[in-house]
Amino acid sequence: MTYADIIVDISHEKLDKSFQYLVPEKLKEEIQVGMVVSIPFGRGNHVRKGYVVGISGEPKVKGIQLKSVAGIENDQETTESRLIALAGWMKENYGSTMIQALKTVLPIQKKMKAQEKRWITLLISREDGEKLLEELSMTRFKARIRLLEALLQNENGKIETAWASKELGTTASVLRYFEEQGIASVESDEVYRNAVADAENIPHVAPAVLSISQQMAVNQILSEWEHPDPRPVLLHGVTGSGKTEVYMELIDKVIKEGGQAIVLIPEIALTYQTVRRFYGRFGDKVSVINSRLSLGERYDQFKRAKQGELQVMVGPRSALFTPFGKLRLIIIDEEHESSYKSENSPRYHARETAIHRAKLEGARVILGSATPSMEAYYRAKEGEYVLVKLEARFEERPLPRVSIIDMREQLKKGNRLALSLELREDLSQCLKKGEQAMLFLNRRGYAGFVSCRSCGHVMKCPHCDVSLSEHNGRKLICHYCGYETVKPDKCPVCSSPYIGGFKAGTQQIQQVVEKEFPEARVLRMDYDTTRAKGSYEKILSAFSRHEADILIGTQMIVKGHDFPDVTLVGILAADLSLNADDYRSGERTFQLLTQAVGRAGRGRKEGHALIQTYSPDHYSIQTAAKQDYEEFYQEEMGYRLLMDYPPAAHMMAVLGSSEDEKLLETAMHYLGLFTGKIYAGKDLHVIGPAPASVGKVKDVYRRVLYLKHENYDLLVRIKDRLEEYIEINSGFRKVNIQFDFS
DNA sequence: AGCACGCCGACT
DNA sequence: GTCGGCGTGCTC
Repeated sequence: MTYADIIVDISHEKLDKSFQYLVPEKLKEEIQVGMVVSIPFGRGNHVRKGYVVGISGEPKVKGIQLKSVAGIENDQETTESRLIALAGWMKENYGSTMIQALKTVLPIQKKMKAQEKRWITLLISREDGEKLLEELSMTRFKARIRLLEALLQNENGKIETAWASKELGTTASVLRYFEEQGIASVESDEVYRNAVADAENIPHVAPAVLSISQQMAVNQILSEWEHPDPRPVLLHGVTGSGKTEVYMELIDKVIKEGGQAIVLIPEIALTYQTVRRFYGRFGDKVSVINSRLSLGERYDQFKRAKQGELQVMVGPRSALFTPFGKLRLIIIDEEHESSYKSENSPRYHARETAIHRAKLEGARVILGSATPSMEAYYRAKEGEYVLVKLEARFEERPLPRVSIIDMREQLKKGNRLALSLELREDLSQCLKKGEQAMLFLNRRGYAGFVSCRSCGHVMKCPHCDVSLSEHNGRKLICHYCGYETVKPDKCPVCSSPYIGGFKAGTQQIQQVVEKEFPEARVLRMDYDTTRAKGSYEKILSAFSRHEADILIGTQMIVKGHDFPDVTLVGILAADLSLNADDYRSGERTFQLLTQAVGRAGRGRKEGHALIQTYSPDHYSIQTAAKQDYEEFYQEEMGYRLLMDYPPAAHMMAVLGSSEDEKLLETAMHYLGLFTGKIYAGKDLHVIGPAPASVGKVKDVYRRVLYLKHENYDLLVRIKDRLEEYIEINSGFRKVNIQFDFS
């Protein structure tokens, strides 16, 4: 007998498991994983759509009369079915439900038309409207009168079409009349616009002549592609080395072969510029998806892709699931960016998932970065990926001069401000010359570490070698293993009383700068000032037009835009990211500092960067100042090997959350115990459970258990066992458990 | 999501 | 005594 595991529909989360059906004799040969089938379901045996996620010869449930598959909805192996197979892989490897995996992979199309709101907007002035209403009131056109009255009564002169047709009986002919006469317009939601913004104004750009190093990189990649099973390529190119040109050359090749390409970019921040470049080169073969598109638009882009209208899709993480039929290339730009890791279940990483999708569909993968992630560089060194270097900087511009400022000295000099004396001096020079400066405050991952302002000592966990985080001002806690200690009132190394939390915000910096340089024009860019739509672009373009002299901001300012007049970059608190309570803090710091330093001197004038820190000897800071990736990698890898952190080993986080703190605590405790029962080998490190970095969000408590082992598959097997354990134990009913692999 | 079962209030 | 409210739980 043949049995099929089937997921019923995917729009309802509650049907969050697969159901087994009998496969009738006549469908036995035909049925495959990934197919869409029709099945009778529920008491009424309503026929519904289902996705085949597995086929087996054994019934998995006893004592239940199985129903039979009614028929196959689409029979050929389609783009959709390959994506469903990818979802199956994601479910297995990242630990999520099949529904969640399918939902991330397949565009949901349900009732798209109904969800799209359309608005009727009054175009004429209110007086003209009143006049027209008077004229109309003499006529027999009652529906037009009702609509016009409603529009005039509404203070914005704007009503929804759905409401109008229901309440006023407005018909299409009435709307047509209003549009023809120019009385009102009918438009979809304000978010609705062309996927490629401003497309008609993007001029066509002929392919640039590649530099020698670019051409060499292209050749190296093409020679790897000669192999029957090409490996992923890691393109390591310094900022400004022209990686995009290399991408475009390769995409061009792929398009000419009749293939399709996906280009992943980190976040919306860069989308506009990048899309313009791709659109300029390849025209309307290119489309984009991003979070600003409406659901309907997003679906439209995917539909166009599926129909073969598009050749290139540019977008963030989710663009990876573009339903291309002849996918031949996936490019992941700025591969090291954390936005490639999903925060929701399945917590997949775009890099690994892209490589798997490429394997399923016969495509190649290119990972590009100026500061590759430890994982990618490690795999390249191991020969799993091909390492291609792109050395030369565009027009041979020199790297900026970098100084490291030891902030411990500032205290001795009597300076307690967040700006060092050196930085203030350089700022005033810079302003005098009429050049621009950027001040960068790195708050990423900041969770409140405690350090000594006199000697720079940072309180760290003795077991995990990550920074301890301050809790309620009294105790220090490790977010990996749960180690706790009392917050000291003097430095354990130098006995200085100046030990405490690190306090610095963009607003305070702005106040200091404005007080110090009253004549300078200052712009601030952080979460607060960019909340409004479009403000992000507005601030950056104002700064690039030199409408301000100093730009103060968080990590947002180190990306995107080129500012040719910027000659000074000040990194105010390199330590904020360096001492984050995370084993990746050194890597993040190196990446951010390298990027920030690279902002200085992008134009003709020489650039200068200042890094303020309490840990001037730390390798992340030293190597970033030298812009020496290789040296950084060696140092960081030493730490990862010593502590068994990825990529030296694999790590699985078991994330638990619940509104009931006590229940969560016991549940996580038992998970830890059970893990020991599943695998007793000494080589498995079980750490915690400890309160999560963000211990409590909206009254939901969070705890984490970490497992470290060299073998990834072993962790996946442990995950499967834990899932079973959670499923049978009623104690977990009010506890949410997620898995996170790294 | 559907659909049935089920346990309380106002009706012929 | 019955009709029907929608709360809860199951669907291979």
